[in-house]
Amino acid sequence: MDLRPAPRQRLIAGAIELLGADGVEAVTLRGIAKHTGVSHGAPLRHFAGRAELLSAVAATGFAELYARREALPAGPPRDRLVAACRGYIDFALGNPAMFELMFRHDLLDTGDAELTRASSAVFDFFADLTAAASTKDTDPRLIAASLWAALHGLAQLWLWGGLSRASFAPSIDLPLAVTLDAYLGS
Amino acid sequence: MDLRPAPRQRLIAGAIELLGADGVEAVTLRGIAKHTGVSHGAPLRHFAGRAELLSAVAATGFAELYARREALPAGPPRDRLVAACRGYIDFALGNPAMFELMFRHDLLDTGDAELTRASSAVFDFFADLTAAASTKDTDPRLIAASLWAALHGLAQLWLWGGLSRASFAPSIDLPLAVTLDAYLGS
DNA sequence: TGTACATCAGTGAACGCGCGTTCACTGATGTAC
DNA sequence: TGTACATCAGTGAACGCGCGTTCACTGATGTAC
Repeated sequence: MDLRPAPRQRLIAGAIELLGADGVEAVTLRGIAKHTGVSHGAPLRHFAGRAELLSAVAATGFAELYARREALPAGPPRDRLVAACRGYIDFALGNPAMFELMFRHDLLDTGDAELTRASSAVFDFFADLTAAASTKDTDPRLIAASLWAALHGLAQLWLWGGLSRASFAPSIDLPLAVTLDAYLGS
Repeated sequence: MDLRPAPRQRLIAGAIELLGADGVEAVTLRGIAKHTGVSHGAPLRHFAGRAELLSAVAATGFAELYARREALPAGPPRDRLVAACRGYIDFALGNPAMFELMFRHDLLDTGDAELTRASSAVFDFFADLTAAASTKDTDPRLIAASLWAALHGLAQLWLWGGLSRASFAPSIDLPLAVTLDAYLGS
Protein backbone atom coordinates (compact mmCIF):
# COMPACT_ATOMS: atom_id res chain seq x y z
CA MET A 1 0.00 0.00 0.00
CA ASP A 2 1.36 3.33 -1.07
CA LEU A 3 0.87 6.00 1.52
CA ARG A 4 2.76 8.73 -0.29
CA PRO A 5 0.44 11.42 -1.46
CA ALA A 6 -0.12 11.24 -5.18
CA PRO A 7 1.96 13.79 -7.09
CA ARG A 8 -1.19 15.61 -8.10
CA GLN A 9 -2.12 16.07 -4.46
CA ARG A 10 1.37 17.17 -3.52
CA LEU A 11 1.26 19.86 -6.19
CA ILE A 12 -2.14 21.09 -5.05
CA ALA A 13 -0.94 21.18 -1.45
CA GLY A 14 2.18 23.07 -2.48
CA ALA A 15 0.10 25.54 -4.44
CA ILE A 16 -2.20 26.15 -1.48
CA GLU A 17 0.80 26.80 0.76
CA LEU A 18 2.35 29.16 -1.75
CA LEU A 19 -0.97 30.91 -2.29
CA GLY A 20 -1.34 31.57 1.42
CA ALA A 21 2.22 32.77 1.75
CA ASP A 22 2.70 34.90 -1.36
CA GLY A 23 -0.72 35.55 -2.85
CA VAL A 24 -2.45 34.88 -6.13
CA GLU A 25 0.23 36.38 -8.34
CA ALA A 26 2.83 33.95 -7.00
CA VAL A 27 0.87 30.88 -8.00
CA THR A 28 2.47 30.29 -11.40
CA LEU A 29 3.28 26.84 -12.71
CA ARG A 30 6.96 27.49 -12.19
CA GLY A 31 6.42 28.96 -8.76
CA ILE A 32 4.32 26.02 -7.63
CA ALA A 33 6.87 23.56 -8.99
CA LYS A 34 9.70 25.29 -7.17
CA HIS A 35 7.74 25.52 -3.93
CA THR A 36 6.80 21.84 -4.15
CA GLY A 37 10.39 20.89 -4.82
CA VAL A 38 10.13 19.54 -8.34
CA SER A 39 11.45 20.78 -11.65
CA HIS A 40 9.39 23.37 -13.43
CA GLY A 41 8.19 20.98 -16.11
CA ALA A 42 6.87 18.38 -13.69
CA PRO A 43 3.40 19.88 -13.00
CA LEU A 44 2.48 19.48 -16.65
CA ARG A 45 2.64 15.72 -16.22
CA HIS A 46 -0.38 16.01 -13.96
CA PHE A 47 -2.28 19.07 -15.13
CA ALA A 48 -3.04 20.24 -18.63
CA GLY A 49 -2.00 23.76 -17.73
CA ARG A 50 -2.07 26.50 -15.18
CA ALA A 51 -5.84 26.98 -15.29
CA GLU A 52 -6.46 23.31 -14.55
CA LEU A 53 -4.12 23.30 -11.57
CA LEU A 54 -5.55 26.53 -10.17
CA SER A 55 -9.06 25.22 -10.68
CA ALA A 56 -8.16 22.21 -8.56
CA VAL A 57 -6.77 24.56 -5.92
CA ALA A 58 -9.90 26.74 -5.97
CA ALA A 59 -12.06 23.62 -5.71
CA THR A 60 -10.32 22.74 -2.43
CA GLY A 61 -11.26 26.21 -1.22
CA PHE A 62 -14.94 25.62 -1.90
CA ALA A 63 -14.61 22.13 -0.43
CA GLU A 64 -13.16 23.54 2.77
CA LEU A 65 -15.96 26.06 2.97
CA TYR A 66 -18.44 23.25 2.46
CA ALA A 67 -16.73 21.12 5.10
CA ARG A 68 -17.23 23.86 7.66
CA ARG A 69 -20.92 22.99 7.77
CA GLU A 70 -19.90 20.08 10.03
CA ALA A 71 -18.82 22.56 12.66
CA LEU A 72 -22.13 24.42 12.71
CA PRO A 73 -23.90 24.28 16.07
CA ALA A 74 -26.91 22.07 16.47
CA GLY A 75 -30.07 24.04 17.15
CA PRO A 76 -32.65 26.11 15.34
CA PRO A 77 -32.01 26.79 11.63
CA ARG A 78 -31.76 30.52 12.28
CA ASP A 79 -28.81 30.01 14.63
CA ARG A 80 -27.18 27.65 12.19
CA LEU A 81 -27.61 30.13 9.34
CA VAL A 82 -26.15 32.96 11.39
CA ALA A 83 -23.15 30.76 12.17
CA ALA A 84 -22.81 29.83 8.50
CA CYS A 85 -22.81 33.52 7.53
CA ARG A 86 -20.11 34.24 10.08
CA GLY A 87 -18.25 31.20 8.75
CA TYR A 88 -18.28 32.62 5.22
CA ILE A 89 -16.84 35.92 6.39
CA ASP A 90 -14.32 34.19 8.63
CA PHE A 91 -13.18 32.04 5.75
CA ALA A 92 -12.76 35.02 3.44
CA LEU A 93 -10.90 37.11 6.00
CA GLY A 94 -8.81 34.17 7.18
CA ASN A 95 -7.85 33.02 3.68
CA PRO A 96 -7.85 36.18 1.59
CA ALA A 97 -5.70 34.84 -1.23
CA MET A 98 -7.69 31.62 -1.53
CA PHE A 99 -10.93 33.60 -1.42
CA GLU A 100 -9.68 35.88 -4.16
CA LEU A 101 -8.58 32.98 -6.33
CA MET A 102 -11.94 31.23 -5.94
CA PHE A 103 -13.61 34.09 -7.79
CA ARG A 104 -10.90 34.93 -10.29
CA HIS A 105 -12.59 33.51 -13.33
CA ASP A 106 -9.77 34.81 -15.50
CA LEU A 107 -7.38 32.35 -13.86
CA LEU A 108 -9.70 29.37 -13.58
CA ASP A 109 -11.24 26.93 -16.01
CA THR A 110 -14.91 27.84 -15.73
CA GLY A 111 -15.92 24.50 -17.16
CA ASP A 112 -13.93 22.44 -14.65
CA ALA A 113 -16.31 19.78 -13.34
CA GLU A 114 -14.83 19.45 -9.86
CA LEU A 115 -14.76 23.21 -9.37
CA THR A 116 -18.36 23.58 -10.49
CA ARG A 117 -19.44 20.73 -8.26
CA ALA A 118 -17.61 22.14 -5.23
CA SER A 119 -18.98 25.65 -5.59
CA SER A 120 -22.52 24.45 -6.27
CA ALA A 121 -22.42 22.30 -3.14
CA VAL A 122 -21.67 25.39 -1.07
CA PHE A 123 -24.51 27.43 -2.53
CA ASP A 124 -27.00 24.56 -2.38
CA PHE A 125 -26.26 23.94 1.28
CA PHE A 126 -26.58 27.62 2.01
CA ALA A 127 -29.86 27.86 0.11
CA ASP A 128 -31.32 24.90 1.99
CA LEU A 129 -30.31 26.38 5.32
CA THR A 130 -31.83 29.72 4.36
CA ALA A 131 -35.06 28.02 3.37
CA ALA A 132 -35.22 26.32 6.74
CA ALA A 133 -34.49 29.56 8.60
CA SER A 134 -36.65 31.94 6.63
CA THR A 135 -39.97 33.04 7.98
CA LYS A 136 -40.72 35.42 5.14
CA ASP A 137 -42.88 34.91 2.09
CA THR A 138 -40.16 35.63 -0.43
CA ASP A 139 -38.70 32.72 -2.41
CA PRO A 140 -35.97 31.30 -0.13
CA ARG A 141 -33.50 30.95 -3.00
CA LEU A 142 -33.93 34.64 -3.62
CA ILE A 143 -33.26 35.42 0.03
CA ALA A 144 -30.32 33.03 -0.02
CA ALA A 145 -28.72 34.62 -3.05
CA SER A 146 -29.31 38.14 -1.76
CA LEU A 147 -27.87 37.22 1.61
CA TRP A 148 -24.94 35.50 -0.04
CA ALA A 149 -24.33 38.60 -2.15
CA ALA A 150 -24.43 40.78 0.98
CA LEU A 151 -21.89 38.55 2.72
CA HIS A 152 -19.76 38.38 -0.36
CA GLY A 153 -19.78 42.12 -0.78
CA LEU A 154 -18.89 42.64 2.87
CA ALA A 155 -15.94 40.28 2.53
CA GLN A 156 -14.77 41.80 -0.73
CA LEU A 157 -15.07 45.41 0.37
CA TRP A 158 -13.45 44.59 3.68
CA LEU A 159 -10.49 42.93 1.99
CA TRP A 160 -10.35 45.77 -0.52
CA GLY A 161 -10.22 48.30 2.28
CA GLY A 162 -13.44 50.18 1.62
CA LEU A 163 -15.16 49.22 4.83
CA SER A 164 -12.32 50.10 7.12
CA ARG A 165 -12.28 53.54 5.55
CA ALA A 166 -15.98 53.72 6.37
CA SER A 167 -15.01 53.37 10.02
CA PHE A 168 -15.91 49.74 10.57
CA ALA A 169 -12.51 48.76 11.90
CA PRO A 170 -11.63 46.52 13.51
CA SER A 171 -14.57 44.20 12.96
CA ILE A 172 -17.38 43.51 10.55
CA ASP A 173 -19.64 42.32 13.35
CA LEU A 174 -21.88 45.34 13.09
CA PRO A 175 -22.59 45.31 9.36
CA LEU A 176 -23.01 41.56 9.53
CA ALA A 177 -25.63 41.94 12.26
CA VAL A 178 -27.40 44.61 10.26
CA THR A 179 -27.46 42.41 7.21
CA LEU A 180 -28.73 39.36 9.05
CA ASP A 181 -31.41 41.31 10.86
CA ALA A 182 -32.52 42.91 7.66
CA TYR A 183 -32.99 39.60 5.91
CA LEU A 184 -34.22 37.46 8.72
CA GLY A 185 -35.95 39.92 11.00
CA SER A 186 -34.42 40.92 14.32
CA MET B 1 -5.05 77.98 -27.46
CA ASP B 2 -4.23 74.34 -27.74
CA LEU B 3 -7.29 72.20 -28.18
CA ARG B 4 -5.45 68.92 -28.69
CA PRO B 5 -6.01 66.63 -25.74
CA ALA B 6 -2.97 66.39 -23.53
CA PRO B 7 -0.96 63.23 -24.16
CA ARG B 8 -1.80 62.05 -20.67
CA GLN B 9 -5.50 62.30 -21.43
CA ARG B 10 -5.08 60.58 -24.78
CA LEU B 11 -3.38 57.64 -23.10
CA ILE B 12 -6.08 57.37 -20.45
CA ALA B 13 -8.77 57.53 -23.11
CA GLY B 14 -6.99 54.86 -25.14
CA ALA B 15 -6.66 52.67 -22.09
CA ILE B 16 -10.37 53.00 -21.31
CA GLU B 17 -11.24 52.02 -24.85
CA LEU B 18 -8.90 49.04 -24.76
CA LEU B 19 -10.19 48.03 -21.36
CA GLY B 20 -13.76 47.98 -22.60
CA ALA B 21 -12.83 46.06 -25.72
CA ASP B 22 -10.37 43.47 -24.47
CA GLY B 23 -10.62 43.40 -20.67
CA VAL B 24 -8.29 43.99 -17.78
CA GLU B 25 -5.55 41.64 -18.95
CA ALA B 26 -5.11 43.57 -22.17
CA VAL B 27 -4.39 46.86 -20.42
CA THR B 28 -0.59 46.62 -20.38
CA LEU B 29 1.67 49.59 -20.99
CA ARG B 30 2.61 48.21 -24.39
CA GLY B 31 -0.99 47.37 -25.23
CA ILE B 32 -2.21 50.83 -24.31
CA ALA B 33 0.60 52.45 -26.28
CA LYS B 34 -0.21 50.40 -29.37
CA HIS B 35 -3.94 51.07 -29.06
CA THR B 36 -3.32 54.79 -28.63
CA GLY B 37 -1.02 54.81 -31.64
CA VAL B 38 2.27 55.71 -30.01
CA SER B 39 5.46 53.77 -29.52
CA HIS B 40 5.62 51.48 -26.52
CA GLY B 41 7.99 53.70 -24.60
CA ALA B 42 5.89 56.82 -24.89
CA PRO B 43 3.53 56.23 -21.92
CA LEU B 44 6.46 56.33 -19.54
CA ARG B 45 6.98 59.99 -20.40
CA HIS B 46 3.66 60.69 -18.69
CA PHE B 47 3.22 57.98 -16.08
CA ALA B 48 5.74 56.54 -13.67
CA GLY B 49 4.61 53.04 -14.50
CA ARG B 50 1.72 50.76 -15.21
CA ALA B 51 0.15 51.12 -11.76
CA GLU B 52 0.04 54.90 -12.06
CA LEU B 53 -1.61 54.79 -15.48
CA LEU B 54 -4.15 52.18 -14.39
CA SER B 55 -4.88 54.17 -11.24
CA ALA B 56 -5.70 57.16 -13.40
CA VAL B 57 -7.98 54.94 -15.49
CA ALA B 58 -9.72 53.53 -12.41
CA ALA B 59 -10.15 57.05 -11.06
CA THR B 60 -12.12 57.97 -14.17
CA GLY B 61 -14.35 54.98 -13.41
CA PHE B 62 -15.13 56.30 -9.95
CA ALA B 63 -15.53 59.79 -11.39
CA GLU B 64 -18.07 58.55 -13.91
CA LEU B 65 -19.96 56.76 -11.17
CA TYR B 66 -19.91 59.97 -9.14
CA ALA B 67 -21.06 61.99 -12.13
CA ARG B 68 -24.14 59.81 -12.46
CA ARG B 69 -25.57 61.47 -9.40
CA GLU B 70 -26.51 64.37 -11.71
CA ALA B 71 -28.95 62.10 -13.49
CA LEU B 72 -30.77 61.06 -10.34
CA PRO B 73 -34.42 62.05 -10.31
CA ALA B 74 -35.55 64.91 -8.11
CA GLY B 75 -37.86 63.80 -5.36
CA PRO B 76 -37.79 62.13 -1.99
CA PRO B 77 -34.41 60.80 -0.79
CA ARG B 78 -35.70 57.26 -0.79
CA ASP B 79 -36.44 57.41 -4.52
CA ARG B 80 -33.09 59.00 -5.19
CA LEU B 81 -31.30 56.31 -3.19
CA VAL B 82 -33.12 53.54 -5.01
CA ALA B 83 -32.10 55.09 -8.30
CA ALA B 84 -28.52 55.41 -7.07
CA CYS B 85 -28.45 51.72 -6.13
CA ARG B 86 -29.75 50.77 -9.56
CA GLY B 87 -27.15 53.08 -11.03
CA TYR B 88 -24.35 51.26 -9.23
CA ILE B 89 -25.52 47.91 -10.55
CA ASP B 90 -26.09 49.31 -14.02
CA PHE B 91 -22.60 50.75 -14.05
CA ALA B 92 -21.03 47.45 -12.97
CA LEU B 93 -22.99 45.38 -15.48
CA GLY B 94 -22.52 47.92 -18.24
CA ASN B 95 -18.78 48.35 -17.68
CA PRO B 96 -17.64 45.00 -16.30
CA ALA B 97 -13.96 45.43 -17.12
CA MET B 98 -13.79 48.92 -15.66
CA PHE B 99 -15.68 47.78 -12.59
CA GLU B 100 -13.24 44.90 -12.15
CA LEU B 101 -10.23 47.17 -12.55
CA MET B 102 -11.58 49.66 -10.01
CA PHE B 103 -11.27 47.01 -7.30
CA ARG B 104 -8.13 45.25 -8.47
CA HIS B 105 -5.82 46.58 -5.78
CA ASP B 106 -3.02 44.39 -7.13
CA LEU B 107 -2.94 46.46 -10.31
CA LEU B 108 -3.49 49.89 -8.80
CA ASP B 109 -1.47 52.26 -6.70
CA THR B 110 -3.42 52.22 -3.46
CA GLY B 111 -1.82 55.48 -2.39
CA ASP B 112 -2.76 57.36 -5.55
CA ALA B 113 -4.31 60.64 -4.42
CA GLU B 114 -6.70 61.11 -7.35
CA LEU B 115 -7.94 57.53 -7.10
CA THR B 116 -8.52 57.84 -3.36
CA ARG B 117 -10.32 61.13 -3.82
CA ALA B 118 -12.54 59.77 -6.59
CA SER B 119 -13.57 56.64 -4.72
CA SER B 120 -14.16 58.49 -1.46
CA ALA B 121 -16.41 60.97 -3.26
CA VAL B 122 -18.61 58.12 -4.41
CA PHE B 123 -18.93 56.60 -0.97
CA ASP B 124 -19.47 59.93 0.75
CA PHE B 125 -22.26 60.88 -1.62
CA PHE B 126 -23.85 57.48 -1.15
CA ALA B 127 -23.57 57.73 2.63
CA ASP B 128 -25.19 61.17 2.66
CA LEU B 129 -28.03 59.98 0.49
CA THR B 130 -28.56 56.96 2.73
CA ALA B 131 -28.62 59.17 5.79
CA ALA B 132 -31.31 61.30 4.17
CA ALA B 133 -33.37 58.29 3.16
CA SER B 134 -33.04 56.21 6.27
CA THR B 135 -35.87 56.09 8.77
CA LYS B 136 -34.18 53.58 11.04
CA ASP B 137 -32.27 54.11 14.23
CA THR B 138 -29.06 52.46 13.06
CA ASP B 139 -26.07 54.68 12.24
CA PRO B 140 -26.66 55.76 8.63
CA ARG B 141 -23.03 55.16 7.70
CA LEU B 142 -23.44 51.59 8.85
CA ILE B 143 -26.57 51.21 6.75
CA ALA B 144 -24.81 52.84 3.82
CA ALA B 145 -21.81 50.52 4.01
CA SER B 146 -23.96 47.44 4.42
CA LEU B 147 -26.13 48.48 1.53
CA TRP B 148 -23.09 49.25 -0.55
CA ALA B 149 -21.67 45.83 0.27
CA ALA B 150 -24.94 44.20 -0.73
CA LEU B 151 -24.96 46.01 -4.06
CA HIS B 152 -21.31 45.28 -4.61
CA GLY B 153 -21.78 41.60 -3.86
CA LEU B 154 -24.75 41.41 -6.20
CA ALA B 155 -22.73 42.97 -8.99
CA GLN B 156 -19.68 40.79 -8.36
CA LEU B 157 -21.60 37.54 -8.10
CA TRP B 158 -23.67 38.45 -11.10
CA LEU B 159 -20.59 39.14 -13.19
CA TRP B 160 -18.96 36.01 -11.80
CA GLY B 161 -21.93 33.94 -12.84
CA GLY B 162 -23.07 32.77 -9.42
CA LEU B 163 -26.44 34.47 -9.49
CA SER B 164 -27.48 33.19 -12.88
CA ARG B 165 -26.70 29.68 -11.68
CA ALA B 166 -28.97 30.47 -8.74
CA SER B 167 -31.73 31.11 -11.32
CA PHE B 168 -31.83 34.88 -11.31
CA ALA B 169 -31.39 35.31 -15.04
CA PRO B 170 -31.93 37.57 -16.80
CA SER B 171 -32.27 40.38 -14.28
CA ILE B 172 -31.18 41.37 -10.83
CA ASP B 173 -34.34 43.37 -10.26
CA LEU B 174 -35.67 40.91 -7.72
CA PRO B 175 -32.62 40.60 -5.44
CA LEU B 176 -32.14 44.33 -5.66
CA ALA B 177 -35.71 44.93 -4.54
CA VAL B 178 -35.27 42.46 -1.69
CA THR B 179 -32.11 44.19 -0.59
CA LEU B 180 -33.60 47.65 -0.71
CA ASP B 181 -36.74 46.60 1.10
CA ALA B 182 -34.73 44.85 3.75
CA TYR B 183 -32.64 47.93 4.45
CA LEU B 184 -35.17 50.66 4.02
CA GLY B 185 -38.45 48.95 4.86
CA SER B 186 -40.99 48.11 2.15
C1' DT C 1 13.14 -16.98 -10.74
C1' DG C 2 14.23 -14.49 -14.54
C1' DT C 3 13.57 -11.74 -18.60
C1' DA C 4 11.22 -8.20 -21.42
C1' DC C 5 8.41 -4.65 -21.69
C1' DA C 6 5.26 -0.80 -20.19
C1' DT C 7 4.16 2.81 -17.24
C1' DC C 8 5.07 6.53 -14.41
C1' DA C 9 7.30 10.73 -12.23
C1' DG C 10 10.56 13.66 -12.89
C1' DT C 11 14.65 16.16 -15.26
C1' DG C 12 16.85 19.95 -17.50
C1' DA C 13 17.82 22.33 -21.69
C1' DA C 14 15.54 24.97 -24.92
C1' DC C 15 11.84 27.70 -27.39
C1' DG C 16 9.30 31.90 -28.20
C1' DC C 17 6.62 35.36 -26.08
C1' DG C 18 5.18 39.68 -23.97
C1' DC C 19 6.30 42.30 -20.38
C1' DG C 20 8.24 46.73 -17.88
C1' DT C 21 11.84 49.54 -18.30
C1' DT C 22 16.18 52.06 -19.95
C1' DC C 23 18.47 55.01 -23.03
C1' DA C 24 20.41 57.81 -26.61
C1' DC C 25 18.31 60.15 -29.93
C1' DT C 26 15.09 63.18 -33.18
C1' DG C 27 12.27 66.87 -34.32
C1' DA C 28 8.94 70.20 -33.20
C1' DT C 29 7.52 73.92 -30.33
C1' DG C 30 8.16 77.57 -26.98
C1' DT C 31 10.89 81.27 -24.81
C1' DA C 32 14.61 84.72 -23.52
C1' DC C 33 17.19 88.27 -24.98
C1' DT D 1 13.82 89.97 -36.55
C1' DG D 2 17.04 86.78 -35.46
C1' DT D 3 19.69 83.71 -32.69
C1' DA D 4 20.41 80.42 -28.88
C1' DC D 5 18.69 77.58 -25.79
C1' DA D 6 15.17 74.78 -23.17
C1' DT D 7 11.30 71.97 -23.04
C1' DC D 8 8.35 68.52 -24.65
C1' DA D 9 6.47 64.30 -26.99
C1' DG D 10 7.77 60.65 -29.18
C1' DT D 11 11.01 56.99 -31.38
C1' DG D 12 13.07 52.53 -31.77
C1' DA D 13 16.64 49.47 -30.40
C1' DA D 14 17.95 46.99 -26.56
C1' DC D 15 17.96 44.85 -21.82
C1' DG D 16 16.73 41.22 -18.62
C1' DC D 17 12.97 38.74 -16.75
C1' DG D 18 9.56 35.19 -15.80
C1' DC D 19 6.26 32.92 -18.05
C1' DG D 20 3.90 28.55 -20.29
C1' DT D 21 5.15 24.99 -22.91
C1' DT D 22 7.84 21.35 -25.65
C1' DC D 23 10.85 17.59 -25.86
C1' DA D 24 14.18 13.94 -25.58
C1' DC D 25 15.71 11.70 -21.92
C1' DT D 26 16.57 9.05 -17.19
C1' DG D 27 15.61 5.98 -13.65
C1' DA D 28 12.49 3.64 -10.76
C1' DT D 29 8.56 0.74 -10.31
C1' DG D 30 5.05 -2.44 -11.88
C1' DT D 31 3.46 -6.33 -14.77
C1' DA D 32 3.15 -10.29 -18.18
C1' DC D 33 4.72 -14.50 -19.28
